[in-house]
Amino acid sequence: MTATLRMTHQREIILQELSRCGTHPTADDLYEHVRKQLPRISLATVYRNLEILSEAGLIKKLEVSGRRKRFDWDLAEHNHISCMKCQRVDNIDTTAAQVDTLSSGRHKGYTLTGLRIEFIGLCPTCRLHSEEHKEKGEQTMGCRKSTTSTLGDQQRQVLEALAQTATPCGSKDIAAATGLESKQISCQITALKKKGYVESPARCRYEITEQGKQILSQ
Amino acid sequence: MTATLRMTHQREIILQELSRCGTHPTADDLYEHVRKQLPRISLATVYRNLEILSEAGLIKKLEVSGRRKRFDWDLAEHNHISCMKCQRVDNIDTTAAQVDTLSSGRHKGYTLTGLRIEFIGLCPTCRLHSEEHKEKGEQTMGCRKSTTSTLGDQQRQVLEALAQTATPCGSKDIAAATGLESKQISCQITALKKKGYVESPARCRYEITEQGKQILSQ
DNA sequence: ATGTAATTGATAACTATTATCATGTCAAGA
DNA sequence: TCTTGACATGATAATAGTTATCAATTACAT
Ligand SMILES: [Mn+2]
Ligand SMILES: [Mn+2]
Ligand SMILES: [Zn+2]
Ligand SMILES: [Zn+2]
Repeated sequence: MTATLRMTHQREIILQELSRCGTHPTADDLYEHVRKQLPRISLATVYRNLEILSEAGLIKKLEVSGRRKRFDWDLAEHNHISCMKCQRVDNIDTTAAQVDTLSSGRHKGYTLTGLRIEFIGLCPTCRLHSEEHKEKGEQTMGCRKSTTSTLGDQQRQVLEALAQTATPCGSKDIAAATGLESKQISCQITALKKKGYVESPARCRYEITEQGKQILSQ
Repeated sequence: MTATLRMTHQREIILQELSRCGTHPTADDLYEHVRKQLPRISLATVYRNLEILSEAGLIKKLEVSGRRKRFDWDLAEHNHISCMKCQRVDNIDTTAAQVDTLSSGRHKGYTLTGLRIEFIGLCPTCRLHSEEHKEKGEQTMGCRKSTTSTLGDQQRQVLEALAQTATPCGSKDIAAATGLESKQISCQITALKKKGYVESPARCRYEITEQGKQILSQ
């Protein structure tokens, strides 16, 4: 534990660059900028100081999702939005009222010390750039799916197909009925069996259970 | 890109263990459980399958803050709370209404595709365990500080001390006035100078600026 | 101006994750 | 049931991001 923090030239430049850039750079981003002024600085020094400075409360360390740490010059309390494509991070305003609505719930006996709200999206730049990549129908991102159910999209499709036919059918039939490219079907069925929504009366034959019909009708 | 997913024994056990454990394990956690049933399984297989299964929509990959990926058997849309001490992750319920309040704001031109709400706290177990560690006054965690201001806590203290005295003072005086253990003070002062709230009329002497007084009175 | 504890740069080490590849296995059709 | 080739596995190397180590240097209170 160090007793006194010294304001070294390196620290000064790091702070300067962080305040200048206006973004939420990673240690590496910052290193690239800082070394223009201090060509002999070590990446370790940048990491070390970002850590120390954030512990001292001079800057803030963001624990946004993703593998890399990011840092913020702005000490005010705020939340962030990040681009799922280019990873850039921007500030968002969340009103006290919004935060209060959230904080008022039950929280499994936890003592709350913080709340992180993080929007995911496509930044304007990336949106334009990706007009050509429209084939990727679905992007599994974050915790949110467009449909609401405890079944996955494909699971629901498979189950619906099974509900249609009276007689137990094979995975090829299901592929035809669902239009799912024969891919993953056996996998989905295994999951559905595990959940008790599907049974296999004979090898490679499947049918929906009562429980399965029930979940479909929700 | 693979055409058919096969339900291998390894996959089956991985799914089984994930559904059983009821937590939000990391690949490594899961590996430890799975290898009790499949002692020869490779960690790479666990990683590989968690990735594949989540892409197939059989399980969900959580991109909660922190460096390690976690996985969730529950496909329903929900958010999480995690313990700042032991890192365990639990589910929380957030109502549609709460989520809507958040989503209705401006978002810097981003196209929204997801929203992550993450509470941070101390789980009941860790709370009990840490009755003895009360010296660490402050835990810089997440994005939230208890005080609201664009100044850090210590910065405000230093600035307040400077506002008190008419004559420029040295860092030792400030240490005495604030009770801050002489630590970090020069660092805080440098930051305050950079922000324009403090000036140095002479070497090692500091005084508050007009701008500094202004920010204090907010 | 001086002594010394804090800091630096270079680099090794570490953690989490992904890629590679030779070998093994599953499942659909004959 | 047997065959066959795409798919999956285990072992291990490689990678990305970050942290630790340590001898040499430097800031700063006095
Ligand atoms: Mn920010
Ligand atoms: Mn969950
Ligand atoms: Zn973008
Ligand atoms: Zn805990």
